[in-house]
Amino acid sequence: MARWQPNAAQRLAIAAVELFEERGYERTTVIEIATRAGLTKSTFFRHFQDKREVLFGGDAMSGLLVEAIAAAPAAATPSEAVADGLDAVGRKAFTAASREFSARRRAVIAASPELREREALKGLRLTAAMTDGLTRRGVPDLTATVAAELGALAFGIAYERWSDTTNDDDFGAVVRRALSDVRKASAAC
Amino acid sequence: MARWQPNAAQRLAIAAVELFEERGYERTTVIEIATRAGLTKSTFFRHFQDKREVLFGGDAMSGLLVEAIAAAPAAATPSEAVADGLDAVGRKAFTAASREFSARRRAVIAASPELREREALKGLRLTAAMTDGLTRRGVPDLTATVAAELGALAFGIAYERWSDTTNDDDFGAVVRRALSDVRKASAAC
DNA sequence: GATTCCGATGGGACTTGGTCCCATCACCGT
DNA sequence: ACGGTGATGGGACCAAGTCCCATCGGAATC
Repeated sequence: MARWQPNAAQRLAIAAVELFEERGYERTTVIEIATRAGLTKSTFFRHFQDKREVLFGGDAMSGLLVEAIAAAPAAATPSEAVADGLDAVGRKAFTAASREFSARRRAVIAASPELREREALKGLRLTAAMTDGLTRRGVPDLTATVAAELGALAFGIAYERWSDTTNDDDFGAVVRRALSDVRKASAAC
Repeated sequence: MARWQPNAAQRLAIAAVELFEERGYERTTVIEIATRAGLTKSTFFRHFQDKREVLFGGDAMSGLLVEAIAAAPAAATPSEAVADGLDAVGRKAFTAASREFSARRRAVIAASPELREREALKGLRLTAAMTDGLTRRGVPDLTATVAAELGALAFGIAYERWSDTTNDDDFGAVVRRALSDVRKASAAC
């Protein structure tokens, strides 16, 4: 059969997005996803912890984010370090080639409460990673937490803007603009 | 049997916390929770949408929060309106009598990834409600979003501080202090 | 070229969360 | 005594997720 074809995880993710678009998340079965990818339920759960996780690439971003923030120039403010970190993540994960898939993925997530819940958890992980990176720079705890929270907000805004447009801005440029907008708004509270 | 005893939902919640403390969330079955409360699985799911929800009181807070923020004095800044809203929520939901249960609940949630995920979703709901309330005051979208995000952060900090201490500060006082701390930290980003 | 080893896959049994439908019970008013 | 109403019990059923073992393909080895 289709055994031993490469990129099983990616094939499963694509099949999942297609099926979620067609029938919705809840009306789609793991077995159906696996079948469309030429695989079985067993193999699905070998690649993903659960049904939701097929749309979330694990937590590979967290480590990169921590390192990039910790490694930002010593003179950088917390916000600048966060921007550097998100930029680094963008270079690794949000390339021009993945833009269209990102938009479809976002629409599918928005349509399912269960997937939004998982996305909220990923947001917490992202915030925790940024807080961690900032703390390693010697930033006081509460300041780090707030900077990370604003960074996560900017990231969400940037991801939305970036995946929904077709101009040539790369993710780094978009996220820096979003972070700047967020900081201006925070001064107006 | 135990049919027709009052407060079925509360009995289920108490039984759930006890069992989660004893065996952990994952090693506890819905049937076990229902049995300890003198009820059955059917009744459990009649009171709660799913197993996680037994520790989260629905979304009663959201409506109250929106109204309280929208109804804050016209001269209030976004942050002040958020403080008023959270204060109102505290008066309704976080009384001295519920403090000890809140601390136990918090510990149980912290120990379970699945419960933390649900808590993250509740945080989103909280943020959305605050954003909604602020928007009704005519606050610009992005400013409202940022103020709500900082408010949610302050709420989390306040809930932690409030449920872990035994002094006589009510939730309103704690949350106003937390919000003030958060705003100071945001100026240092 | 046959053998051996290994990682990825298939498949089925099993538990639990969650849904659905209907029977049953207690209380309340008439 | 009677029937109505709302909450409960109970069982069938489906899908998510776990577990274990058989199986297959490819690559290294002889």
